[in-house]
Amino acid sequence: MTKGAKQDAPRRRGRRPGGTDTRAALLAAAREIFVEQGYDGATVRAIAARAQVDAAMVNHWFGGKEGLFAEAVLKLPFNPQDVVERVLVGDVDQLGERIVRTFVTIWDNSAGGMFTALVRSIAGHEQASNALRDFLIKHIMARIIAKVAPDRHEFRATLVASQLVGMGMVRYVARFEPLASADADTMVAAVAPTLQRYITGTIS
Amino acid sequence: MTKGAKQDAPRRRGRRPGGTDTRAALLAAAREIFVEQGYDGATVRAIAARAQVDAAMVNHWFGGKEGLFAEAVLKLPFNPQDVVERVLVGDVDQLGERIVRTFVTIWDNSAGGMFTALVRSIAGHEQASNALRDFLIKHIMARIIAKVAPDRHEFRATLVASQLVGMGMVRYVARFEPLASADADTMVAAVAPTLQRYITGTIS
DNA sequence: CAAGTTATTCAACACGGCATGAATTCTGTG
DNA sequence: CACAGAATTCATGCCGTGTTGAATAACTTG
Repeated sequence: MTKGAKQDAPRRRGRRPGGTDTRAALLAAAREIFVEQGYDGATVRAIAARAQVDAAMVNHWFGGKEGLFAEAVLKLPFNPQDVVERVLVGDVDQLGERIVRTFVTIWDNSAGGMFTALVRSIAGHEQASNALRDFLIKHIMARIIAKVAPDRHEFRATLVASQLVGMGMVRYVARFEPLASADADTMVAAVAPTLQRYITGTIS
Repeated sequence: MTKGAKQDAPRRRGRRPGGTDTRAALLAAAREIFVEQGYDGATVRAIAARAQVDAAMVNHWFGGKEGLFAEAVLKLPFNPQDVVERVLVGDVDQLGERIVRTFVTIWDNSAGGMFTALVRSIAGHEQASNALRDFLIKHIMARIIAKVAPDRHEFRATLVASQLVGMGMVRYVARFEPLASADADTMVAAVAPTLQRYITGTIS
């Protein structure tokens, strides 16, 4: 007890032996902590600690906190074009369904953190808000809606975005139950008709 | 140029003459800055500066930054019970319509800032997320839905909350156009049917 | 008008943030 | 195997944060 095990031995100085990938470790740790704390709340020290590495490595590998955020959060973990194409395949009447399922699936797995990190960083990081808009509106919704919606494309796109963002907020950021734990099928059944109407239905 | 006009003269020390309401000035400034920056981003010094007052007054009047936040942002600017009663008057088939109009109206006027401040503070302030949930779900939606929804009250409540939160995010926080500038009637026409379905419609 | 209370400012503190540069250890190439 | 370069840690610098206590000025009460 008094001296503790050798678990947190003061790390040796200088280059580490073996092919340790510090850069990747930092990226992983950064994603976790930016998700939990947002840009302002996350400290370089905390990220480095979780990666079991000195804080100075953030500067060495990414040029600073800013660069780490850009690389870990702002960079998309998948190609938007793929999502668009994948969603567009099939009957237009079931577009809402495919969109909900796609987003719930993607966000439930890897990319949900990116959404949370962006929202939690909106206050302190200028680009966060822009990144969210570019991602949802520009890269995804605009392309889908331009092909199938009858009119008022921009308004329809922001309507769809509003329901998607709301779903993300409630499900991943604020975690209101029981929606936060509802399975994909339940979410699709509930939300798909909304999106379908926003895209192809009458909105006035 | 060199010495500047007497505009930012070093304020005199000691109590100010006249019935100046420093407390109110701080509250007003705090609302502005918490809305713009969130809890973490807002600094006591910046708030005091906007109120044209020394930073120490925050401690004097509110016991600290925390107390100021509680008083300026967490305290509701209206009585939830009133909103519930006002919304419930009328045909159940137009509930969605009244809800959208009520929220857009309230938020477009005074309380939109509170929503933005809460969202921007979710990362750094524990209570922010709870406040949002208590406000939307507990105080508002639960009471409405318990009286008119056929089943699955909690799930329906969170669904409604998701669309309202999404609308707030897109309209007030992230400001996606053209939704951000759409007038109340347009929003009602677009969003009311969604809420109506979440409340009384079939969601599975 | 004297004394006490309240409001206000100023200066300073203690803390924690990010970034930097020197010192140290490993890897790779000839 | 020597040596250049890259990776890593440590110590430190500098800045901005919220909070505190003393000093000063105005108001309030007798």
